[in-house]
Amino acid sequence: MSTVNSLAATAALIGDPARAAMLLALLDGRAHSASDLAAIAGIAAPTASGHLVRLGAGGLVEMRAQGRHRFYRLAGRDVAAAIEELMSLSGARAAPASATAAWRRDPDLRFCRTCYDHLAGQVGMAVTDSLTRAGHIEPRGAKDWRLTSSGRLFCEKLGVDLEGAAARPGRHFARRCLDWSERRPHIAGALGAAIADTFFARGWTERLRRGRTVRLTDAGRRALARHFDAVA
Amino acid sequence: MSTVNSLAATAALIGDPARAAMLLALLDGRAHSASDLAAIAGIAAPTASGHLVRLGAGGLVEMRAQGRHRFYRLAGRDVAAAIEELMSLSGARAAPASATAAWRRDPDLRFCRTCYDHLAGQVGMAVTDSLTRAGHIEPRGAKDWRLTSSGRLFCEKLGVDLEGAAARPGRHFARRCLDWSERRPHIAGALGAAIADTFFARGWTERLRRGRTVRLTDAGRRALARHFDAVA
DNA sequence: TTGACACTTCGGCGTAGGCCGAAGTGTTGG
DNA sequence: CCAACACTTCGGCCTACGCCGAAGTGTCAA
Repeated sequence: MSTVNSLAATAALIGDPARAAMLLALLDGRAHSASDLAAIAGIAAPTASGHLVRLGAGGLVEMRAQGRHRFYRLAGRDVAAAIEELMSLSGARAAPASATAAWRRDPDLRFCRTCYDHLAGQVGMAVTDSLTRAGHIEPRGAKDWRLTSSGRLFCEKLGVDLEGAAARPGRHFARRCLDWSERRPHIAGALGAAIADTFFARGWTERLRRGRTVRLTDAGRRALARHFDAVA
Repeated sequence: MSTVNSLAATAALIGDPARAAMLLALLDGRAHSASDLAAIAGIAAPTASGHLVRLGAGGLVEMRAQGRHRFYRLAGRDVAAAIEELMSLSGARAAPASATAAWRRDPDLRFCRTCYDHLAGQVGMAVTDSLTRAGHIEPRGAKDWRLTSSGRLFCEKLGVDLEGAAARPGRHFARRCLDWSERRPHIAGALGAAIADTFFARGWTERLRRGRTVRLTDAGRRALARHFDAVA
């Protein structure tokens, strides 16, 4: 392909409103799921899927499959740089759209939410980080955590139902789950669910009426400080 | 217009092969007539005219009427920078396997060319590398070079018009500009332009009649060896 | 004034590509 | 095992836009 054509092809990839909306969302540097990006762009899932395939073929985004989700993120810093350069041209000086703006769009959701049945967002990450720091869990293999003996003690003291979690047949015990807003793995699987159950049971978190957003109560804030050595 | 739409609109302007060909031709920083650009893009005059109107409306090119001719040129350095940035994306990214094949595509252009008003390609990189090696310039911040005191001496000995360059109001003095074929920053800004002027004034480089390919003369080859400790 | 020329506007043709619903694939949980 | 779910592929509709020929506008030179 000639220089001209490859330039035009790359620019054309950015030149569609739906794809541009996706790329702008990805400018925050995090990985987003395909359905997320579809919602952001305001298009149906099949359309989004097609766009994402083309963006991948053009080398603008990378995909990582995790369970039944597929997470997409920008392929590199240079992609972000090129997009920002284009934005500065387009006069839409308005928003450096990056991290801070995207963050502000939905602060609560990013702060604390459930991912299926376990905690995600900053609170989920704080818990995971704390467990890792204290040596209560360790990465094992590509997709799992290992609960150490100290971790077992810690969970029991906290009131987490380890027996119940271990007894669930066919369910992974402690899974690494990529957190789309934090871009690092948090704790999922039966253990992640049991920990989340404990948070709800002890009144540390409350589900809001709609959606996946979760509110951290004052007691939860104190519990994070006391048990997890984390502030939120 | 929203951020998304203006980004998409600008990118779409570059994303058409005919317009991309015109923009690439205009990267030499010179003004080209409409019929010239039509020939370069390989399209009929009416089609080219339509494209040029749209490029003008998008703020990518400026028009100057002169007699019955109309000359078009890039609207600014930022336009050139954005296009170069996009090229660095599209070049090596889509086809990592065929890097050398891509090199063979336009060997002369990759060897030496102008990027708006400064030298680019291997020769531009050789100059930049030499200045860096000798401690004449250093990176400063994210996008600039700093000319050291030894660099100031070196430029004066070479006959580069430093006062003139420093006096250009509102123009960055020494800018880092991503070289799309070398994929590293070379020297741009007023200093880059002044150095390029010196190369042309001393007969080290010659502009070819069309396009931005630049020929390195035999004197230029010797000058590179003598002053820049570089072979080409 | 007339003709040559550079360029633009207009009108109509043809296709690339964006869009969605329906159906298919792979993973998770019960 | 099956149901739910996230995602993709497929097929067909439809608009946007690139393209050109013809005709219109402005400039130059005799």
